[in-house]
Amino acid sequence: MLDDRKLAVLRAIVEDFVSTNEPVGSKALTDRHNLGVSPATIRNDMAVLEEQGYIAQPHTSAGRVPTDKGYRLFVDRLSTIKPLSVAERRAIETFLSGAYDLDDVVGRTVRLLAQLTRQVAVVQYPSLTRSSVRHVELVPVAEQRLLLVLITNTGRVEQRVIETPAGISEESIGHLRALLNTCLDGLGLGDVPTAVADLPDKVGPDERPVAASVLSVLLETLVENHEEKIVFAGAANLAAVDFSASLREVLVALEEQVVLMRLLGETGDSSTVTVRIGTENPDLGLRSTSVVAADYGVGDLTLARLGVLGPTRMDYPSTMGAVRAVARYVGQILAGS
Amino acid sequence: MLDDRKLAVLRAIVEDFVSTNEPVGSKALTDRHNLGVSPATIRNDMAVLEEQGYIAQPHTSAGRVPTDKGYRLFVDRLSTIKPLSVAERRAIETFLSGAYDLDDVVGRTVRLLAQLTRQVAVVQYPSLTRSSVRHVELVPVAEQRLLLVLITNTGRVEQRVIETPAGISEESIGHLRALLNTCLDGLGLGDVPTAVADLPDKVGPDERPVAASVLSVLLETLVENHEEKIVFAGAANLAAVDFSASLREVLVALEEQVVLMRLLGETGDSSTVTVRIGTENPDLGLRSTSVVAADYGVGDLTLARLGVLGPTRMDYPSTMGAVRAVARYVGQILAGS
DNA sequence: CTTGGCACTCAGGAGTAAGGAGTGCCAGCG
DNA sequence: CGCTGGCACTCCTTACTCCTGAGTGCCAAG
Repeated sequence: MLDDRKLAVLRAIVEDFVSTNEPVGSKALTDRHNLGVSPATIRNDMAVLEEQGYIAQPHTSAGRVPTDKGYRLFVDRLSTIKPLSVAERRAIETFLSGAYDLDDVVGRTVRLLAQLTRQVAVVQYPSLTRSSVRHVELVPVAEQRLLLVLITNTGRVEQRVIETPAGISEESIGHLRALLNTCLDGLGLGDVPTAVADLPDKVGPDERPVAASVLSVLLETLVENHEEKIVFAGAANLAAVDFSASLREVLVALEEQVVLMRLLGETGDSSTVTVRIGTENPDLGLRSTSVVAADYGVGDLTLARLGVLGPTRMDYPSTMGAVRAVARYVGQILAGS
Repeated sequence: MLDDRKLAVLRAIVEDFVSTNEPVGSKALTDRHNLGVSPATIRNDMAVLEEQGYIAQPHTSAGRVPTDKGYRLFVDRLSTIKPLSVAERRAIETFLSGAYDLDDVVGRTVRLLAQLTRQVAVVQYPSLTRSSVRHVELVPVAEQRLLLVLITNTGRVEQRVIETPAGISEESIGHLRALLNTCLDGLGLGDVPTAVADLPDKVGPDERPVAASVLSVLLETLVENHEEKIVFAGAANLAAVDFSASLREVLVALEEQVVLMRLLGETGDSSTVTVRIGTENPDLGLRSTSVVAADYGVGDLTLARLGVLGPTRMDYPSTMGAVRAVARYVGQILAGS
């Protein structure tokens, strides 16, 4: 129902409106894009596009403005993600590779993304809870089965069954338990991985396989036991755009962690950039903002999401390119460290 | 040169302007405050105040508005810090006492202060660097003197001389060194205090006094080895006030940690609330904002500062009351945990 | 299906006028 | 000497009008 030319017209309208922030009329279109037809023809096409809900006029006798539906079509079918320039890639790489731990990576990433897109950047990341180990218990429940119980200072109790490679003596278990408690007692959960790194070396050769299983289960428990944190940067970019009406609401949303979480959305098809446009957002205060987000992680493992938030009137191809690139680089950096 | 009535007039102007955000005229003043004189008299007083630079008119035939100098006089001599209501105090107490570690206290504090003052709250806090222990060395340098060397994974080297209570054998030193390295190796600096808490129990009775000295020096080194962090909240409150012109600049300032640090200023006379008004601020972009700040800490020890940032046209007595109260409660909470 | 022509709509800016808040100054009064 | 009422003056604010120009929808012709 929409022939090629109408799509071209829609694309042109989106591009022009994004760059000028003014309703675009039929004349301007034929001037700036050589569509090969006259303004009158364009007007007919625009009438159709408007009827279908892809564009709208702010008032009679003004040019047309894309609707959310129009942007959606543009993003889905009319645009291709714009890769970053070599210079930009290099800048990202050097900037991120200077970081020395997760917190630092996240901090740099969010600032980088904000600067790159000139919008508000949001980065979500997993963080180990701040509780610490109070006690670790190992209980044999069957010939080749141990129960690992982890008690934290907040009173939380996690239990896991461990399949041991072979039978194991009571003494070995006792020894292992003592060892674990000695080196973990009082430690923040975040430091457990480093603290147990050399533990297999401290046990006898017989106990080593068992120790390994115990540790892997322990570390797994920790990973599942984290909380999501979220940071943002670039709020100043909001003031630049003409956000006037909703600026306050956007700022409010940014300070509500929960809203922010929901905004980034669930992790989608991995390695794809997802876009939420205007009213597609769950939050009412953000009717006129769009969110471009992507997963990031190490290898196959998805850690969390990051993205940017800006006016629906944004340069989607570039923004998507930046988000995708940053997500990839963050993954690489995390993998490398 | 300024008699009591002129001061009263200035006070009334500040109060009215703060609450209405409109230039205040002589008529309005006599109506709302019973100064016992006629508008004409007030006009004479205002002419003097203006000549001295305490107030100004946006344009001829408008009311008067306090200048920075006027606010300064108001803060210094015309107002008293307004204590919080009992309900507010109780709210602060319960809200803060729910926190369970420094990060959490800081997070809650900044949100609390933002809500209480309806302005942007800023909290600075010391944070242990994220480096971890690579090696600890103990070297005897004299009969009753040891050198403690702490090497972090970032390559940083800290050395301290320790006065030992009594002579100590080579073996004891070796033992202590081994013990320290075993229990600290790879640990984040933030976790060192908990990890060494029970160390004195693990050494022989002879070595205990030495161990104690070593530990106290070690912990002291850590304290000096922190970095300052800073967080803010309540940016949405900026949108409420009519900040129009400078909003962008304020947001920019908020995202620059360095600017923010300088803004809070050096720790002043302890337990006092300090106020920076408009152009008294070091930052050019913040010509029309004021900062109300105070130190907080545990007991005599000043940890860092917190404060709020708002338009020069702010309710100083209430804001100062809130800042002072929150600073005190934070201190109490930190002392109690 | 495309195109040029044409009447129509309407936001935005410029110009004008009325209204009103507030001032400064002055002369008189206690 | 300070306070007061009166008065002329300033100038911001608001409302209203008019005009212009961009842009549209429709129509008839190619």
